[in-house]
Amino acid sequence: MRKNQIRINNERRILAAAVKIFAGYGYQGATMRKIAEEAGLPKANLHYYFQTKEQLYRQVLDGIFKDWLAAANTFDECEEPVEALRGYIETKMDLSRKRPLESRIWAEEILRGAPLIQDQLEQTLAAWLDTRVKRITDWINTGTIQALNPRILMYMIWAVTQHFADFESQIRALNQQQNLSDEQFAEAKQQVVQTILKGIGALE
Amino acid sequence: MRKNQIRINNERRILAAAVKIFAGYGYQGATMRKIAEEAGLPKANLHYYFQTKEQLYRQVLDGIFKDWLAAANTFDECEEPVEALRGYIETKMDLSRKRPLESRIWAEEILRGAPLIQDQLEQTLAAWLDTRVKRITDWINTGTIQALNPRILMYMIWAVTQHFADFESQIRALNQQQNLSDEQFAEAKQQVVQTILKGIGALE
DNA sequence: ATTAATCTTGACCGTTCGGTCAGGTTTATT
DNA sequence: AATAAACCTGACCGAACGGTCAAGATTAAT
Repeated sequence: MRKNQIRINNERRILAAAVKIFAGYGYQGATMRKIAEEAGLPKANLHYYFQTKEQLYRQVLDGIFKDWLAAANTFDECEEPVEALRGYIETKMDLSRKRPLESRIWAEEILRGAPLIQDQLEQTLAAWLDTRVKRITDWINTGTIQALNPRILMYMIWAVTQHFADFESQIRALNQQQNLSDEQFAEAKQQVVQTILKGIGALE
Repeated sequence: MRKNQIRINNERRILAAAVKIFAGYGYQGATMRKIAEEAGLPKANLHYYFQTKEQLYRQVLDGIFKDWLAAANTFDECEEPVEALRGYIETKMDLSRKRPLESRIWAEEILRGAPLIQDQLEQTLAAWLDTRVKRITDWINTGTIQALNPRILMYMIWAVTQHFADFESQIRALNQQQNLSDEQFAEAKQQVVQTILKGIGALE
């Protein structure tokens, strides 16, 4: 058995439980007691691996941000706007579908004014956005897509792709109390891609 | 002075303070003490007008839902899709701009699974959506817009219009730490309308 | 086999939470 | 002027919170 195996294993269990509880109750509504129950460990044990609730929460946010950045790189895989944007939108929607809890934790953090991740937004995310704005500007200059504000386009894409995770309970209430089936979700993904690409003049 | 004037006045003060605090801290993070301070009243006085924190929160949600429904009726003011959707999107974006706190309270409630407003979603909102789906279907059948799933179109509109209020802190971090100016917001509104209308084949 | 390091945990602590209440003050009614 | 109704509030309550700690159990290193 590897060194630190106990630590690695328990940290993973606690983080997984924390994601569930933070997503379900929000940062303030989540309690160390609930997380401990979910993880199947005594509360004091959580404080052995993570000194404070805030530190545990920060590590959850870090993990989410890493996943987000990995998905974001899809944007660069294709030269042409149609394939680059289609790939990016689909990847982001798939991520929302596969990891709705993480999406909701992120959304709540932004909603509360991003008290803990402002630095990451102002630095890493701003830099990421700047380079993509340049690419979109090139597409506009070559006439591949119509003139528009690239930042607003990105905001629209983020809004729509994350909506299906963040507002899942609203969509469920409007869908006969059923979550979207895989088929319904595939249709939504397709329509989102189609509407945005056509909307910016990249199709037809 | 009208009868009940004191009650009317104080209830309004408390509700206004509650909106600020619930929006800034979330339901769990908000405390009756903070709301009382914001309202400039002793905490016990809040419990004289609103028995419990949950009742106060419910009244805040009710007010938000009423505003939302009023704005939603813009959808019916025009026959043609271009003007009906343009008016609806602009009204919703203006509401998000003017009342971002209310938008964030609503978003957080949905994020947490809509524990208190599920009934309203399943009944009032679902009924509202059904009739608008029918209108959009008519537009599709007459060829005024292209074939698509009307519900997904509405989800996209909701996502984008509310995003500018709900994710304000993220947008600010990406805009040199400045909130969008009136000019920038007007540009965003214009581009959102243009992209969606063109994206569904209602323009050109 | 012994020691050192790591891990585990029930019991406990000070603080803050939502909520209550008795008793006083102000306003409205007659 | 007297009475009733409505309003106000400091002091208080039990519960739950995040966090601590000492003492024991387990694992790793020698």
